[in-house]
Amino acid sequence: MIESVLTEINKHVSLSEAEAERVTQAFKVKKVRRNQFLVQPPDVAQQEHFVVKGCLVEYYLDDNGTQRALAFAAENSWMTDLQSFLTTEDSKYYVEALEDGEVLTIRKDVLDKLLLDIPLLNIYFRILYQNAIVAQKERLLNILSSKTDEHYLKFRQKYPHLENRVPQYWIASYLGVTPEFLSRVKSRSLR
Amino acid sequence: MIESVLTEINKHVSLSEAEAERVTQAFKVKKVRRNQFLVQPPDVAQQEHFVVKGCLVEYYLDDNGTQRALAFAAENSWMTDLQSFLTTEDSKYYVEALEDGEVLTIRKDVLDKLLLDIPLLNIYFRILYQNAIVAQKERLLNILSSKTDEHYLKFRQKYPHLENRVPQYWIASYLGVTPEFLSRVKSRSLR
DNA sequence: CATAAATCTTAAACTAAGTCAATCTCATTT
DNA sequence: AAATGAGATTGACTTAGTTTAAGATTTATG
Repeated sequence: MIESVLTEINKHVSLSEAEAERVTQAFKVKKVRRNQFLVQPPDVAQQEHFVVKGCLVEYYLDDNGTQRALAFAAENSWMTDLQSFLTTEDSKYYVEALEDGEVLTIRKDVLDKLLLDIPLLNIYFRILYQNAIVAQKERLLNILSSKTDEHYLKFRQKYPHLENRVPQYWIASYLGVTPEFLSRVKSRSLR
Repeated sequence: MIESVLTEINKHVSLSEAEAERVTQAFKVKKVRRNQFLVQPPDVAQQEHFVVKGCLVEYYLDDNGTQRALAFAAENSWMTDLQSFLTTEDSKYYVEALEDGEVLTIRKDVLDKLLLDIPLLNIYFRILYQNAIVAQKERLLNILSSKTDEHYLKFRQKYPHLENRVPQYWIASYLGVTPEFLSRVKSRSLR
């Protein structure tokens, strides 16, 4: 289980034995249960999470108190409220488990030390963040283009597994529409 | 002028004299004119651009051929079609100058070499990208929250300079509404 | 300076999406 | 098996935003 994060890192950079060992020790395993918060505003996000098993959602509450999904993270993805984690400001975004599962956690001070000791990790995270930026831009584009029907179908294509694992209303929230409207979109799109 | 990128980098990491010199040589100065393309699909984005003076917009054309702004970059910001630049895929996003100005450019092969030679730069770019992710998330949140009136006022607060430098229809595009609707929003918001 | 070109505003008719409330489905508990 | 309750669907109605088109105002150019 703890190796999965090494596998992920080694996709982009080649750590030595000693470095891999060092990384392994920096993480702690954490079991999470459905509906459990991993980050809960206004607490500061203490850890970055790497999902080994399960599925997380990042969201915020709008002025009406409605949950609005910003991102999902399934197996082998990272997630936290990055802003809070980096700056130790109060968090604004919830991170919540949608399924029972297991994550690896690392505290900021530990990660900072790791980044100092293992320069290769800066490369890994630079690449990780690069890819995140590209993905977020794609997401923004999809929302701006805002033909919900296409947007929904694109989402299905891109995350076929999530469609079945995540409640419909979370997907609606992620797409930026109401569950009712998504229901209509579905019924006319899927026939 | 070319020092401005060093100033920017030194906000986050401390380069030695030699490293600074090395960085300086890697960039080329480029004068740009209003309406000039810096990236034009489907050409591959050859360079990353650092704005010394002027203002750039990144946008794409939707199915109707309408321009939709993804981001602006004024002084001391970076901009390119990151996906294309990183992967050498065809670019999808235009980068266009909104004003006459001056940018520093760096080619991908040169940047890659620089990142190998100067490990500190990986830290700089990791931090740069971290901040970009945080900013993009904020932007996504604003679009999802979608009370255009507030969204517009927030934009004015955050980029008071841009309001006056950038045509209204680009701002409308950035906010995800038509220029006509923004005009209405303005007239009722600003009184 | 004059005229053209580009940008901004206003308004009416229309459409996509939201709201609210009732009903339906189906998994879980009793 | 009945009862519960969370989630999904459907229908009637409202609202935010688009479209189109016209006029107003600013900016660029011969």
